[in-house]
Amino acid sequence: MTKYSKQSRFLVAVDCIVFGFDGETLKLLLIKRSFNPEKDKWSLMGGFVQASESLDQAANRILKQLTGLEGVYLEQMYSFGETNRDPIERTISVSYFALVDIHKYEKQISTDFHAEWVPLKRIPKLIFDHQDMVELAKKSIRYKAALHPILFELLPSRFTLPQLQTLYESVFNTSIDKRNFSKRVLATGLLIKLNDKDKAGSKRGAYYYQLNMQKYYANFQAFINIIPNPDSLQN
Amino acid sequence: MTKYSKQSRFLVAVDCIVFGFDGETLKLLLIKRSFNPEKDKWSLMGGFVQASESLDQAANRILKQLTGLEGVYLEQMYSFGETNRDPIERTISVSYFALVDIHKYEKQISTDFHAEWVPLKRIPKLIFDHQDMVELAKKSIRYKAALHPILFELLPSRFTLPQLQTLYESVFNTSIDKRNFSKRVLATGLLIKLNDKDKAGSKRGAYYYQLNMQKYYANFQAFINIIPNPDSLQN
DNA sequence: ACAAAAGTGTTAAGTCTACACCCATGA
DNA sequence: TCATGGGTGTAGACTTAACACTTTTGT
Repeated sequence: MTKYSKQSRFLVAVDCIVFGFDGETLKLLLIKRSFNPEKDKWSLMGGFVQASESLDQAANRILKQLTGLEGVYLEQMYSFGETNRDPIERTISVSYFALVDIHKYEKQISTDFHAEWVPLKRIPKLIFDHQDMVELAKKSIRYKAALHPILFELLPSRFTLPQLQTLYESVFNTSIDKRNFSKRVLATGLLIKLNDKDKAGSKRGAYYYQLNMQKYYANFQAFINIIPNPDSLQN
Repeated sequence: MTKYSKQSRFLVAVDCIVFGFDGETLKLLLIKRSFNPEKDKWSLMGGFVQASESLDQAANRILKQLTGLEGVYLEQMYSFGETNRDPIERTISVSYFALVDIHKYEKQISTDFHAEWVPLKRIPKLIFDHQDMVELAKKSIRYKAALHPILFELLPSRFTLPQLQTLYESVFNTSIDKRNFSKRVLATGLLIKLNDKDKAGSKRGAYYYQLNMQKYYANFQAFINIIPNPDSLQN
């Protein structure tokens, strides 16, 4: 058998949009690019796919190399292939979004790497078409989170209902009645109430919950209904 | 500025999963591959991305070249990048799914090209990882069609409610009460009732409807709710 | 006249939304 | 003791699901 000799070959990159939540604000993990072109400009986590690795492997490797993050929720999003998106040489980028517990990585990241958590509302100008990727990622996590319980990936293993509600409210940029919210969330059966409380946010303290991992994995593809009206997903 | 000289470059392909509906059965458009490797085996519509074209352009070009189809609904789905998915040389494939009105193309396709409509339930063994692509495509159109009115792309511009219902029933592999179905569908406001009837399916005849294109485009991203319980999307 | 598919309405069950007060505690 | 955030229940509105009979017309 022969090779496909007449065809063009291209650089293939992976770019990761990494979301984190600090209890108040949704943030993205950005880095100052360490190489040309666009050295020192803000950029998503990205890198080239190597000959020996699959796309998923590349995404995991890049995330680990640039941030130390490992074993986080990572999902392929979309492939960007405009011919001139990288001015140096045509590069096709396969984008991924990641959801991480910001607390696990906050210090590690900013000291070991030139990476920084930036509030979603204050994203600076990014290189290439990374802005488009961010926009699409915002839409994608809303879309997915409206139907599947992915947002738990952004929280520590023990969390309170007020924290969870704040998270949903920031992702969907809306406010939700707390009585209705807790009813809906608890009705999923995904949460286990613990006996101790988080006293950080208030005097009375809020009960900790943790995920029922059995149900979580079993129901991951099931539809949940936490957000009042999914019409808010329109744009 | 320099090139990214040390990086590997890869073949990038586009593969299209093309759905059609003949009024009874959902079908996929497959071709007998005309070149090696796997010449004469069944395959999705695919081809390599050229240096001068974006991914979307490549997908449209390939669809046109292999089938004559043009201007059809085409949406990027997922990128497949296992290192050994093509045994000859590593190729990263960006998959697209397409929805076409089968009647427009039925004859043209089978005479001009070595393409054939195959019922979704009787897909033969396909080359490479094309089986996986088909599985994912089935899931993807279900998922999307549960929320957005994409299935109209599979119908002629004039269609009847019984046709539409059969289509939904085949996509979701379920059966729906026709009274409830027509209420839901008409409640979207997307349909305009015409004055003449299709007498092909019955003696009495069924009224033709057409899409209100204004509303169709305006509501494309809006959520609709035609399928009784979206839990059927689970697997 | 009958077979075959099209068309149409109602009721009961379930779900969703809006809404307000008491509780626990640290300062 | 008071200020702050946490926790809980209900009633009305709305939506969904289940269900059966009449109409049309070609043969």
